[in-house]
Amino acid sequence: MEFKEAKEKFISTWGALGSLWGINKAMAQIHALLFISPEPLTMEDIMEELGISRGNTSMNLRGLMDWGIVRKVIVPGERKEFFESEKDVTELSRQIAKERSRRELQPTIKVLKEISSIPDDGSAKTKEFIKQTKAMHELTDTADTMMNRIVSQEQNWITKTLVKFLK
Amino acid sequence: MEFKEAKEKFISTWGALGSLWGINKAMAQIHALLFISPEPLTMEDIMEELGISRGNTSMNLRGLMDWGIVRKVIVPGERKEFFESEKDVTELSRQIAKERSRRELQPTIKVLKEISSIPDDGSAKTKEFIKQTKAMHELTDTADTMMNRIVSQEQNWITKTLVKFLK
DNA sequence: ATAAACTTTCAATATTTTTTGAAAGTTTGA
DNA sequence: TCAAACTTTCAAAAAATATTGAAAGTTTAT
Repeated sequence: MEFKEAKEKFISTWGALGSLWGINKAMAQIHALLFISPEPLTMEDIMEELGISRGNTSMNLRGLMDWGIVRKVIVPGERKEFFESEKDVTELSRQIAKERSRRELQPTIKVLKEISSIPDDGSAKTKEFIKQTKAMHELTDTADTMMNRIVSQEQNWITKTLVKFLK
Repeated sequence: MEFKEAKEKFISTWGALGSLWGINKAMAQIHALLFISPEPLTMEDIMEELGISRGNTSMNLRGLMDWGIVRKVIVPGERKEFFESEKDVTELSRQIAKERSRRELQPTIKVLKEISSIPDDGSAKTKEFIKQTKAMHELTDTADTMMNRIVSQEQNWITKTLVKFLK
């Protein structure tokens, strides 16, 4: 396999995997492109490489910046804006974990806490509902906490050891 | 808040969160319904509760069985088929983690390994490509391993301790 | 202040995904 | 063996989502 083929494979694989972390195809592909590019790219570059429209590129770059994993770069003497991806995979996962927690897990946890606190009227239905939603609340809360700890900056020795152990 | 409202909230929240683990709305809602139901339900029950068609119900129940989190139950003396969800949240996450790994992570890891092994022709582009895809391969591989260990059956004391610690 | 160079917005359009429902298929009991 | 009771399949329709492109907006240099 040579470069061009490998590059296309990376971009399409990453695009397809986008759903895994909740972003659309174009967004994931733009990210993939920036992630492997040795230097920042312009909107023009991205449009051309991926064959997508200006509007699409603009909107999805904004989306990536909202996720905190793509930045505008100012190149002195250049009128155009350049973009670059976060290149460090550790920082990348940290950022993604943080955002997913904020956008999806936290709101879900809040709802689960709320609905698992309805009064127990003694019926089988209610009893089961409370039991199951409580369990789900605990699970989600634990998962959220763990995920954030695992990727968190304040990785102390015990965590590091643990990560090594798990691996 | 009373039961009916809480139930609807659970079903719609779970449905919306479906994307988090890669399943569609109807599938997630059917699962939610079964998850809080004290006894197994028929297709008829599900159609009625969620207001969806017979075909849709049938296909999505099949999908949930493929995920290994819903089972057919045979009720003696009944012609209809009944369905029940896995009720234990630990077993539920185990199953989901296992399936996601198999369906999404493993194939991605394979592609990353393959494309990060292209020959280095010395160009900046190729060098960056190899460096970045290698890093991504390692990250994905570690994440996959950790995820599977965390939810794996063979949770020995160190893992348990660790989980407690992280929480 | 103007115009060139560039970016953003958003209504219209295209694409993808989900849902429906009726026909075909299967199982069970008499 | 038949027919009633039930489930599955799948082409067509509907709904949801993503994309386009041109007009409006912004910035910069002179």
